[in-house]
Amino acid sequence: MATSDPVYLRVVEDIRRQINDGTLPPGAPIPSRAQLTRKYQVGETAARHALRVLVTEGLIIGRVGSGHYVRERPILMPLHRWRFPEHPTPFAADLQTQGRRVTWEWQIDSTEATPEIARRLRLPLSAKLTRTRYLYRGEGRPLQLAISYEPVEFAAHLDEERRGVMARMSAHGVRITEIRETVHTRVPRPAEADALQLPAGTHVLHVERTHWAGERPMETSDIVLPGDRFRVTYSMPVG
Amino acid sequence: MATSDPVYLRVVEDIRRQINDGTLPPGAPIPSRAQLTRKYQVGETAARHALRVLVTEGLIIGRVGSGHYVRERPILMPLHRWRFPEHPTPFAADLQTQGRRVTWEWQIDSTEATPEIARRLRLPLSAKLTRTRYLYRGEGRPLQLAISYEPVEFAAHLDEERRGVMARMSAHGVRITEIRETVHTRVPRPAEADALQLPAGTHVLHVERTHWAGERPMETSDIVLPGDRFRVTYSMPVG
DNA sequence: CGACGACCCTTGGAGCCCCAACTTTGCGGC
DNA sequence: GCCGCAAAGTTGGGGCTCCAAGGGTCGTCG
Repeated sequence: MATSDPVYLRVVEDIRRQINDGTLPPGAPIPSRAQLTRKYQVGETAARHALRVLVTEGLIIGRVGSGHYVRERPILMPLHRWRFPEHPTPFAADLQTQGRRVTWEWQIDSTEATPEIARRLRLPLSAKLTRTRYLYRGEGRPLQLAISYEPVEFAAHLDEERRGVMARMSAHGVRITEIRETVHTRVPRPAEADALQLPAGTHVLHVERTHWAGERPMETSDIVLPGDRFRVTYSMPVG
Repeated sequence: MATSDPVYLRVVEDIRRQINDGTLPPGAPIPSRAQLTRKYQVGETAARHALRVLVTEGLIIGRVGSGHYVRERPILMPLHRWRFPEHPTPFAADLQTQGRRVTWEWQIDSTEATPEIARRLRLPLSAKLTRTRYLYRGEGRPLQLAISYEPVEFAAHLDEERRGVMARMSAHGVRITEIRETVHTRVPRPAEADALQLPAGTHVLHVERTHWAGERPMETSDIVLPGDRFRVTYSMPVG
């Protein structure tokens, strides 16, 4: 409102308003740098800066040679947890119940515990682990990355039919009694931005999930989701 | 690695590496624009752009007239949920158990249901609601915003001693049986960035919490936390 | 009628410059 | 020894320009 604040903000706020109130629907082109300078009577630097801010906010996307366009408002897919604790891929399972086809790839290898993973699994640094990397896709687009770590001795049945963590562990006489998850948000690492095809400026949701058997952590995984497309939902019965 | 990618990225990656491996500890000054142009043999535009990217990523902070500094790596405060379902302010409660003093302010007023809130509470748009706005502070700094909505008839005891949602409802014969929470991340709204004193480029965690009595939603709240400082933790016993 | 190339426009990288507002520092005077 | 002020350095807003790479369009040629 104040006419004293930066001119590029005037442009940003005007375009943002138009996107929010639907004047500029998803897919609509944003005026080019040259058009903005004329329309708002600002220099090229200000026009360019305004566009960059909007890209960073995830509201618009720039295509070289073509223009800037209002980004598709992603349907925030609810990822119901807790109702599928026995399923190895609750996210995928739930997405399928919503009529979406979800496919996944995974790679299994062996590794040693990093400081962070050792802390989470309460194991020494030299501990041998089986690492499984998952990439989930829906409608051709990557949806979610996950890396799971568990002691090698439990991963025996993994190749044959990908049974869930809990089923696999119970085959070894280990009963999972609790799942703990921590959700936070951060800037994607370059590899993640690449794998998930994230536009610049978007954040990811990072879910840290650990399966516990009593007081012993048995498996832990890092789940990375595009933060602007996903919600993680928890349901907790009371009393 | 490739010498063909933008020069500003070379600067970004070098500084990012130094921050990550501890060469530049929290609080350490980043070379100024003029120094960067000399050190990396780049133009002012590239140096400036590199700094802006690092600010956007939340790694450094710029102070006008002084310089850029490595941001304090915030201790990601774990916010354990589920263990305090009976407490109206589980976040605050948990922070106190970690030896932090947390204070809060709140304002109560009346409002009508917005489309979003009406949907969540399954009420008509004209429904009268009691809205309570909370601002939590710890060590002087704002920590968390929350806005709670509930039908006016349940808010009776709110003034006297701020009993929790569930206790207040049970005084009216309503038994809460389930809490559902949805976590996602987004860019803060201007008012939120202001209230939470968020630096540019940081995201917030948005927790949508609804208290249910059987199949009826009874109360819903929006909880907004600085995404780079907080984790939300869920613990789920497995049957 | 279809394919291909020329031309225009757009983004994104990069360079250089000016200026206001603010911080830090160091020097001179009391 | 201390205070205050001036000078130097720094960020952030803004302006202008050049250029490479790529998208779009239209007209021409085979």
